[in-house]
Amino acid sequence: MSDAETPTDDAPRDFIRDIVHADLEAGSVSGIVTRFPPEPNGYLHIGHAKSICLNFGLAHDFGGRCHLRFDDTNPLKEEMEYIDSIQEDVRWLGFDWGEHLFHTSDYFEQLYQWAEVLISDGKAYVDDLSADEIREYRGTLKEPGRSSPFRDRPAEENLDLFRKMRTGEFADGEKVLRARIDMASGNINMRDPVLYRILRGHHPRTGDQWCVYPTYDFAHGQSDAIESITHSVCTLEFEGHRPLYDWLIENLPVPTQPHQYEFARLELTHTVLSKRKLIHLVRDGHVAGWDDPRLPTLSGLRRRGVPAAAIRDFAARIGVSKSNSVHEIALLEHCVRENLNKAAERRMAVLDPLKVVIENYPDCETEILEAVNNPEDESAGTRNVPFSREIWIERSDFMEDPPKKFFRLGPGREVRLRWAYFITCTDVIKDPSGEIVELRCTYDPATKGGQAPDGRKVKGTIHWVSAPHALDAEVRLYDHLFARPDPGAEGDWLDDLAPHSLEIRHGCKLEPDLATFEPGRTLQFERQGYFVADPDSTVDTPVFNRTIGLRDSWAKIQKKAGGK
RNA sequence: UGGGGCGUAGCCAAGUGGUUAAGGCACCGGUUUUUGGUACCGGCAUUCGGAGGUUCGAGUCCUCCCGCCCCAGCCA
Repeated sequence: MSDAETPTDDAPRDFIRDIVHADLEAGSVSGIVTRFPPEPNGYLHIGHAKSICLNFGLAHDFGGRCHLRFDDTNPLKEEMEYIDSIQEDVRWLGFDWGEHLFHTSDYFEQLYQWAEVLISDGKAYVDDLSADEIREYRGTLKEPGRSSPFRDRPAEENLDLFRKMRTGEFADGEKVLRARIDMASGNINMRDPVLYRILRGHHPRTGDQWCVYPTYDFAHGQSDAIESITHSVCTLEFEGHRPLYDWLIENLPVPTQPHQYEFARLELTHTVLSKRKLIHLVRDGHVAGWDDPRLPTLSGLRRRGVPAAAIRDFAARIGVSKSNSVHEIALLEHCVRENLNKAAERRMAVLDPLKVVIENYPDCETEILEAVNNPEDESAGTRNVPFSREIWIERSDFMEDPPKKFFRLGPGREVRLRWAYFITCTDVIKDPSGEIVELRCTYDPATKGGQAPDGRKVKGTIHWVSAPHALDAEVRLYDHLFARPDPGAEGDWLDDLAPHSLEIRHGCKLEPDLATFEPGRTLQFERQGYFVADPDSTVDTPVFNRTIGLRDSWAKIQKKAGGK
């Protein structure tokens, strides 16, 4: 057994890996080959990421390979745009298919030939029944189906008809090719499933070369066999198709014998993962596009600032099983915070500015203070932060009549300005309407850097930005797309869209060096959360997206106090 | 009431008949802290959907029952 096959303590363990391990040990396969087979009819989302991590992870863990295969058997739904975005997303997630990029459409000729084999063997026939009639004849869940009057057509006639289907002698939907299996099967998928249909759509890769297209059932397993896939891993809803998958592999002269295994697809709270619903959100303008940072699409998560490594970690933690389960989005958020805590440099940003004038600080003077970039990573170094007489602080960091548990600024109270000085509030200035417009404070020159030589302690540390040096920015505060964990559980799912999933703040005050942050770079705004520079940024106004807020135990305390 | 699956804590999830039912998230306490962040420590299932049975011994085996999910596209 090679190292790659030896499970280690931190290697993920699940029933699929157990099967692979057993297969390798028993010698039923000599190496493993998996595949990720998306249909290019939409953008990839975090549910696909689970499958990608599983398939590529399996290949990696057991020293095999994983193919990227576009399952492009339906020209009516598939587009080049999706083929491109899918490759970009898989790469971004951190996986590499090397030379192994395939398309089911690469196999159309072979698949067609195998269909003829089935016909010659009397195991498939051309049916003239309409779609509606086929449905009627199929029976129901509790009643067996009935045979089509065309079921016993001689092989020669079927072959002739099928060839004519290919050469375009029939209209769309006029005829189909069906497997001849068992119309009385308890498994409806075995009641003579359709193998080929006539479709005159322009295929993104084969153009107008074909007018007959294989169905998923006829294409998938055979494509697996062509590519020597050993473990064809798919989601639970295909479980009932496995007997058909096996039947086709057994009845066709395919080069290898792949096997299908099924696992539960990912479900997440506070969002939707169905392609239909995601398309609806995009097309109806509920979000700004496929890469809207509120969407669970990989492009949306990327723009939101979620690191690929956090998604991989999430996939590893949720495991792989066969029970339908809904994961709390809090676990994903935990993975994001854990990753970013180590990786993101810190900066100060004031999102809801309140002016503070430090009365005993010399006018027109600017000091350069040193701030640590990341206390979790010494190699991130330090930076210079300008300090002056007028600064901005967060409005929520001041209370005129604070409760005793409030550690921030209040009249007569002293706090530490992060990396700067202790200041004490001496006066509160209000406008005629009574709104606080400015604070007057004094600072203690001896506390430079944030330490008092006399050893006196201060309960709170707040962030700030020097007013004359501040950079004005737009900050987009994102929250869960859906207010309830299970959108649509009661009533229309669209009614559960959270009313404030995006709050845009203008005139936020940032440390000056943030002007040059390239889009996609993540950072932490101290005491607030993780943010990422958005591609909408311009030279004049940088734009930052909130990826996720920091844990906020003060908010929890307040909530508890208020809830009494 | 055809066929196929699944039921272990609030949410996931190990467990493959033999000491006190892993682990993570969430939650609740506490320690540390120049982020009310992080880190660290502690707490959190006398019981595995239910009832019987087999066994010296059952979450694991058997029987029955209950609940949930998937399948009646010429979608994948």
